[in-house]
Amino acid sequence: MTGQVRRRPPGTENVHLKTGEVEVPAAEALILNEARTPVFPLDEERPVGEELRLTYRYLDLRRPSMQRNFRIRHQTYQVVRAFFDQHGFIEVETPALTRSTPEGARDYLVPARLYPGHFFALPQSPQLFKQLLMVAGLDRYFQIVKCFRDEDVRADRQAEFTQIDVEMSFVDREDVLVLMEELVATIFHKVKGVELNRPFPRLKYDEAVARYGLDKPDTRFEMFLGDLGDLCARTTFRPFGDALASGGQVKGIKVQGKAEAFSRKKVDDLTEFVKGFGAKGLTPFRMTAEGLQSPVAKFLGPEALEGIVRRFELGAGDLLLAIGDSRAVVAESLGRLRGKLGFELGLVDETLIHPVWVTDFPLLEYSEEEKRHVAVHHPFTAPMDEDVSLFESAPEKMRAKAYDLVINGHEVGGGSIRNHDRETQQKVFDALGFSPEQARERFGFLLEALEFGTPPHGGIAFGFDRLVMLLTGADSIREVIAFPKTQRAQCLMTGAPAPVDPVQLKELGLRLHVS
RNA sequence: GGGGCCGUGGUGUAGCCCGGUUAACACGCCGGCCUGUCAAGCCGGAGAUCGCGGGUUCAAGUCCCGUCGGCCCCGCCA
Repeated sequence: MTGQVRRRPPGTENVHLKTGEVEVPAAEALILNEARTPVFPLDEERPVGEELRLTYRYLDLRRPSMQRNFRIRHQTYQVVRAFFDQHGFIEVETPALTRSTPEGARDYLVPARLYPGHFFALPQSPQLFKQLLMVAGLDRYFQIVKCFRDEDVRADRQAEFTQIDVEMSFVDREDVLVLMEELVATIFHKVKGVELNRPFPRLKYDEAVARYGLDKPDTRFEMFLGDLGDLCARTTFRPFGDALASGGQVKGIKVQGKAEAFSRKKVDDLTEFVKGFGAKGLTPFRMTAEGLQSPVAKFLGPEALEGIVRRFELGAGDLLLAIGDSRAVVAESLGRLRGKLGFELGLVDETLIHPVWVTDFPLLEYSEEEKRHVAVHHPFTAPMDEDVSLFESAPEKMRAKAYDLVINGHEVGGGSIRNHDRETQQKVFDALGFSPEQARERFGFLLEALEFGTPPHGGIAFGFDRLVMLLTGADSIREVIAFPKTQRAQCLMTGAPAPVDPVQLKELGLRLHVS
């Protein structure tokens, strides 16, 4: 359209339109293309089913909130790249077609035409490549990179997702945390105009689990788990007694002022909730004018009850919800309960951004399924120096030089200082139950590289989509990914994945056995 | 692999729990009026057989079973 912009005549202005005070009389108008009526409204007035949105994603993306999300995503890319550039990092691309690694998530595989029966894997992360870049002397590396994990999807997880991947040489944990804190603060400042309190608080893994029940606590509200195991030491209440006798715990959380409001029914509902995380029950203690009341009061005795009142500083009307079980179940179920109650009771101020570093993770944990130790972070993570002596005696007690950045209960980033000497790396592989042959077969190139004067190094990777999710306030990662997949990892728009032509299979030397 | 919620005109919902005449409402769409239109108003209209399959019943959108799909969660995610 061409024409002269002019003021609308008095009385014809439209206050509903941003441009309602002016108009352009058309001197010339040309239709470039015609448009069908959109299959759903694009003006934000109304929610639209996600299935439809994903099928017509190109229309969905026209909507103002989507346009806004992708502007924010774009700004975030720019801020990240500028930050790393200014701090002497260089961006290096690593292969998308690489080797399948035995540890970790399920790989997406790509058949290799020239080597029938052999496969590439899409990277779960550029972990090994970035370490090798440190060996290569590219001391400060970063990359905004796609990663692929063939695991089931969640609201904050997609089969393919984007990481800000970082690695640095000649650093210790402190160097990484301080600089990455600056990165995150810069992102929130420049993209969202939010000043984050620094330094970010730090929590050791053990503390996080003890106080919040989870290793990714939402620290926006105060509500902590407390231990009442010692107070129940002589209880005849079997669930508590059995838990303690077998090395478990009895812990609880105080729910302020809810002794009355949380009815029997409500507690039953919460019990069902914690059962989902392995707890067998949930025991309420209600603080009334007549003292602490509980179905299990008679199994505890007045002394224990008094101890509980004091320990949890229970005032009239307060409720305490307790669970006795294995340490893992107690932590997980109370931690999840804490999160649920925080939201339901309106304790969470959703405008807050509360980052926290979680450090001192265990290096290894025993996998019942695999009957061996597996890496909590990944097999290249360095143990704490003072724990190295535990390799033979108590490997599960070793702590790692690993750290996570948690924001509002989301694990936004994670990293570690790596093993830069071959001996320690070999010991980790040993502890993981790899035979020397297996280690050489799978990671020979890494072990060999470590023989060429590898500098101490470490790094971190941030979930870019999760960060943008926080920056936009979206409640699903799909809102900040242009063409996301469904929960069943399909693309409703293109119909991927789809069968391929038999000719293609033949070229690849593949035959299907679909059941 | 498992648990839960949802699936009704183009869109979003109501109806389903307590089966029963032409499946309701809003927006959108089409036509007309209004000739300063727009995110205004008035009048009229088209459009769903209720995801799919089976069952129960005289009768099912409504009950039961199965199945497909979307979402949330557990498992899984070094």
